[in-house]
Amino acid sequence: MRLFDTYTRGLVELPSPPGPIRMYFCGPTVYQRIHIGNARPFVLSMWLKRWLEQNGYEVRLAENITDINDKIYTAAPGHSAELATQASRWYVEDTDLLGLGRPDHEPKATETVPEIVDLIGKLIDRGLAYPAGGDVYFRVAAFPDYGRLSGRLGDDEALRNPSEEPERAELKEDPRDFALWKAHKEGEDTVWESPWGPGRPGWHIECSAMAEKFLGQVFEIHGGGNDLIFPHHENELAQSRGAGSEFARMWMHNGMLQLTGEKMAKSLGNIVSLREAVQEWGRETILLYFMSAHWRKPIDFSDEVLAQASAQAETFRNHFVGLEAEPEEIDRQALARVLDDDFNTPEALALFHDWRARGRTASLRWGLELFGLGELAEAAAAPADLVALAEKRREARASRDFDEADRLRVEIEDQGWEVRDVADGFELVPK
RNA sequence: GGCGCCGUGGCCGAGAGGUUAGGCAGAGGCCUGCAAAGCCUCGUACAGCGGUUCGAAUCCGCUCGGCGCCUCCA
Repeated sequence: MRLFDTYTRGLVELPSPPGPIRMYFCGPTVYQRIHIGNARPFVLSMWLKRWLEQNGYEVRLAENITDINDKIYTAAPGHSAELATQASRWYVEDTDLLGLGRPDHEPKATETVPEIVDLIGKLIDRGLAYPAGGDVYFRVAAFPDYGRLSGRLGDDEALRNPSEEPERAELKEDPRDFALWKAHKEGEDTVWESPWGPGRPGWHIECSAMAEKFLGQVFEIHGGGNDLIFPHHENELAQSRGAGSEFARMWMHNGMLQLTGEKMAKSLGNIVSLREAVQEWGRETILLYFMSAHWRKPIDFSDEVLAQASAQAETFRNHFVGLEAEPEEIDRQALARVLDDDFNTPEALALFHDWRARGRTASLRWGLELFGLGELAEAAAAPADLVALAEKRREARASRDFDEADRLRVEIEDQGWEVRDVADGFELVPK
């Protein structure tokens, strides 16, 4: 299997099964319900994990929850910890709606502070970081490869990395330097002890610490949205490599969701929460929607596109109505051809349609289940009273009493079911 | 301004030097008491302009347009 790697800007072959494949995906910063854009890397990572496991790989996936961050302090002055705890629960609850299972580890920054402090100490010992005024900064000048991941190597202007708070700028040796540890400030209601005084971790260091804690000093895949390439992942890489880890061997960066032509982002306020989207469209439609575009490309979120995904869900559902399972060899090869080539889910979706049209039902069911769409293959059983009505309708039709038959059809429809006449009787399908 | 990504038929969206992508919508037909579902048929698309080539949507150059990152962001 090969995947596109941001670092080398090309396709990279994965080791053969059983691997292991250790994956780290960047999860959200938790201070409100996540939006569907946040769901894309989650969905991608879970699908990839399921596919790799299906192919005999030993997979370990860690996906962090960042629960220490300026945004959280701002969103809930005086009770940031409660908000972070609550929003972490929302995150798990909302992503559970997708029915794809959970990553193997979902560490939180607040549970990783000792490891973070150790890592910072190591970087200071190696001359790659320095304390200043209660903060600790990474010394970019001491890490020659800085900028390679994001392609900003050797570009002085682009490498300027001004501090998020201007008042910290004078503490830095170099404007490119970034905070590993931030001294406690007035108004921040959570604080941890450290050799450099009370404070809290900077934004990037927690991922370096968590990845090492749960995956080790080297792992195969690091993923996340492509808006994280710089500075977040560039900084993670510098921290971890600087501390002597090999860190990620390849990087997967998914494209952004677009809403009215702009990236969907909390800071832009053009948000649709994952929860709302699932409630409005149903999980199958949301998953098919994600399948419809290659993971690296941007994807629009619009009613029209969702309606198309919904229609596809309906098409698959119809295929299984009244269908008896038939023994048949599952065509794993066909799916492997497209998924092993940079995890091409739109091609996989096209294959599903092909299987449907050719009656490869067992393959189709297997493929749908792999993507968490197994429910599309389950025909719902109608309640007995509706079956009785449908039975009455069949009798009416047999005696050519079509007025009565049509009346019964409306009655059944009023209860949310549709009758379809087939060769040997009828089918009842939820509307 | 710098670093990247991308422009495919009404819409979504793969593909990638010569061969039908697929789906959604639409039109016609088959089936049906009527429907629904299903099936069949119908689109000759690849931003523009040059170039390379026997041949380009696919390679190269330029132009135009869109998007992301460079500041918290999946």
